[in-house]
Amino acid sequence: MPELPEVERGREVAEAVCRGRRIETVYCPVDRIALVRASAAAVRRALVGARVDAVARHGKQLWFELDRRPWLLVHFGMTGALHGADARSRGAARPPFCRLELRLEGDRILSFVDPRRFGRIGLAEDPRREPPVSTLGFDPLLEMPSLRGFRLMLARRRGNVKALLLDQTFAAGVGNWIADEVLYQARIDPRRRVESLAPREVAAVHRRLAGIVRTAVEARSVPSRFPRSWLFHRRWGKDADARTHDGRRLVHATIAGRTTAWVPEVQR
DNA sequence: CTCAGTGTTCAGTG
DNA sequence: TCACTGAACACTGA
Repeated sequence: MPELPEVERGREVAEAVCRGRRIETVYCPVDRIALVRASAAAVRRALVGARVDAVARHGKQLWFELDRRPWLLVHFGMTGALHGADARSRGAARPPFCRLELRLEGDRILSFVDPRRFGRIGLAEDPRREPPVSTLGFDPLLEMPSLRGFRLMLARRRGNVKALLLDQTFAAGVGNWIADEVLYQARIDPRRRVESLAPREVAAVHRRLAGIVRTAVEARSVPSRFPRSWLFHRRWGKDADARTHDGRRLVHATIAGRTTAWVPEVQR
């Protein structure tokens, strides 16, 4: 479920595998233009022989900082993930749906897998200064604005509150489940409009957004480590008698174009 | 067999 | 310009 915490986990994995090492070989089967924006040859040329100095992230965008340009940019889409492996124990076997594989010094392997191919692999000279990264809003883990700054940002926005939370030019990295979790914990009905929120509701959104993202990242994005009280554990599937941990009924509907779960008894 | 889906983007409408 | 909707993308799994 690649939202900010899952991508941050991917960044950690990538750093652990790659940092300070040179890329020796690259496997990149370009069978779809959409998945790999640059040609496979360009990806190979950019990566083979380059040393990975760091792996950075902003929102759901991840990039590899190399000792030369361009750099590698990765987006996980709906089903993307990064896996580390050791060539000595795994041999040449590739995981299913592998779209990019880097073999590095020290027999390290980093694989990008993406069954549904909504992910994106690209090259960029300076990712932070060019789209898509440059168009993103604040990252709630790296640069959560103050409550005052947050209020000013909201004052310039209109429309559905869930749509705002999903807008990557507002808060980068928030996806469907985080948006629902924030609204549940802030006790706000997802059908509300931003301009209707009372100051204390804005403060609740601010606090919960920061808290949920931090907690999920500290849990290394492992759902069983998320607090039991989270809506997260109950929202999957549209079970007609789904209940929260304390027995309140969940409902599902499409809001802002996405499946949305909420608890009418709690969210007003 | 049908259909929803953790994300993004684009075209079209009001 | 902005807000919003629906479709498209590609594939899995319920």
